[in-house]
Amino acid sequence: MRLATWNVNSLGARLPLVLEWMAANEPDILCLQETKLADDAFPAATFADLGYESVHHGDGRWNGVAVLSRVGLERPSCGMGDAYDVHGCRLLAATCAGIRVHSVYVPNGRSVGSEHYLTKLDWLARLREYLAEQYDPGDAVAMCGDFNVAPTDDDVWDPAQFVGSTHVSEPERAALGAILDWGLEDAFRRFHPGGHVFTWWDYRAGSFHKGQGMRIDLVLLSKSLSGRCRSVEVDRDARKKSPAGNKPSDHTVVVAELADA
DNA sequence: ATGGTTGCGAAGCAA
Repeated sequence: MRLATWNVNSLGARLPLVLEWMAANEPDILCLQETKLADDAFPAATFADLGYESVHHGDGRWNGVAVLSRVGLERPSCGMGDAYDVHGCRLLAATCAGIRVHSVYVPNGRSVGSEHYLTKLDWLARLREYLAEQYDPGDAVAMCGDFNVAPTDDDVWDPAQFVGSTHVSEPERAALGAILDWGLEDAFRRFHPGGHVFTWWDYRAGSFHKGQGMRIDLVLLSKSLSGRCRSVEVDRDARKKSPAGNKPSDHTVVVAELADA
């Protein structure tokens, strides 16, 4: 079972690359973020032709999340069931092969102390509540997406460059930690304890080729799933211009392999 | 060198 997550920075712009990647990598479940599409523009029929059921939650301009699955897709659910969803289309859940899969797009926060930063902290706190309301830690829960938080200093290329910035602040890391403390594991970490593997690089200043990135795209697994997890890898190649010439997102794909239940 | 790039949408904002 191959479970992948990718912030595509506009599915409208990225669809050729997404299709190219899917054909080469055959994910069973694929979570997308930042589709920037309205629901009626989401190319569900294109994915259906490839054997994927899909569900999308988007407003057409910003944000937008999707779940694609070729192993079943049941009980789709948008948002957190309350007013927090009006902050954007940032959470979408579906049950795929017995796994409650979530595509997550945490607010960016812009700058520490800003109104947007406080909204980000609130959103993360609400996500912690949502987990406790909806699930038991013994359930098979996967939270996949762009968390816009680098869990540790080993997840940024140079901590000195991030002093005072978002994505690394103590309150953001504490809010993510509270989500993990509910009963989720940052599955990547167990396989790559040394860190310095990144999922996002700024488009500007040659950041990708200089290795100047952050790991902010995460696969969080509850205990029953982390026990089945055999690998988590970052597909760095998907951050390059593709063989077919398609331009990349500023994020790349994270792929987890799960053994059968 | 206080820069740089992309997407959306048609100027400037968000990331």
